[in-house]
Amino acid sequence: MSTSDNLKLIQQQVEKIGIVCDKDGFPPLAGRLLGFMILAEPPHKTFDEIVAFLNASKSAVSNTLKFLENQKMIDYTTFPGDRKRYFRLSVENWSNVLIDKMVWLKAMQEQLTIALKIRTEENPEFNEGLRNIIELYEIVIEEMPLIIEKWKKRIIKRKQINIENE
Amino acid sequence: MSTSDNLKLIQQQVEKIGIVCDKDGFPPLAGRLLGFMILAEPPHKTFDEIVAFLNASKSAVSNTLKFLENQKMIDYTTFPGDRKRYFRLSVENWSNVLIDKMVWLKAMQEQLTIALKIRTEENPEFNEGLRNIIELYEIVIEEMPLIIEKWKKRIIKRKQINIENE
DNA sequence: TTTTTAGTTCTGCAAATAAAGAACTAAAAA
DNA sequence: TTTTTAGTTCTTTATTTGCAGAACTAAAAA
Repeated sequence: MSTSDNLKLIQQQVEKIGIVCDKDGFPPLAGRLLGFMILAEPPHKTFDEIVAFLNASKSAVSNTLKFLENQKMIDYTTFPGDRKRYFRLSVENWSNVLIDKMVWLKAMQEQLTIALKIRTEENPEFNEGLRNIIELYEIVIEEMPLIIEKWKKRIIKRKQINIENE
Repeated sequence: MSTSDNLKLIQQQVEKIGIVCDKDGFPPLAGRLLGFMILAEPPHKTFDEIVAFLNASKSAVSNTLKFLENQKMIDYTTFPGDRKRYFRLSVENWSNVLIDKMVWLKAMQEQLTIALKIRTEENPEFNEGLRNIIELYEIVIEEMPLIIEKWKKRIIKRKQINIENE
């Protein structure tokens, strides 16, 4: 496969990732920028490289980078004697993305709990249903950290196997 | 507590739920309409009642109802000899809301998997990190139905206890 | 048959969002 | 000290979204 064929493939995949992100309500450039970072080879890219690939303005890229940093999806490193930032996918801390969603879920759960307290006792079946919804949120909030722990343990295990096989 | 005090409390709580929903990217009216359905007493409300409470136009309410139906957050029942729709929170099927989010997660996981295949072998550590992210998504997609099952069992158990105590 | 009801869809406007390009800033290089 | 670099912030413009009100539709009631 030629280099230009591969570039086309990368561009297509960036667009596809962009579309999936759009469906989750990401701002338009954010999904494509995220896609670029997922496909980036090598994984860290400078501001200018991102601007060039996306064919977007510096301001749009600057704002979108900030957005993705807030989402904890990307971060950057710097090197001594080099003023450039090297952005990359927060590949080592991706679980933070999920944890942030749990923060929202917790906020929602709290407001639902207050709502339930405000309700009268006149519709006990509905109240019971609402209580169940709150409990579903609670279970998810409780279980997600366990799932993440499970995942982290698997990673460590696999890492050790990789080291042994070297 | 007087009826008007309670109305004020309800209105305040509807706004709070609206704000939490806004933060998740809901359209402006959607969060408040959802909030109203959460606090609605009795739980089913007609189109006109919703319009009156929200102080919004019929068109805005119509579109927002459709949006929340798509999200599987509300539904409606009708009664013979009554043309009105009685909307209410989909209190019995709330887990569908989470299941729909898993559909998105699955789509994302698939695109990440394709992305990983496109990548070269030149950055094995990053590839490993990306593989781990994909696995995290897989675990969540796998575990969420189990969490929902666990929750449903708890509900059934509690229901039986309630029946016994009657 | 005409009128009322219960919404939906269309039209136009207002507000919010997104992007480009210019102006700016702070650090490093010349 | 001036210039370049690496971005950020501000300004303007274009696009999108959200909403109100009017026009419309389909069923039921009169």
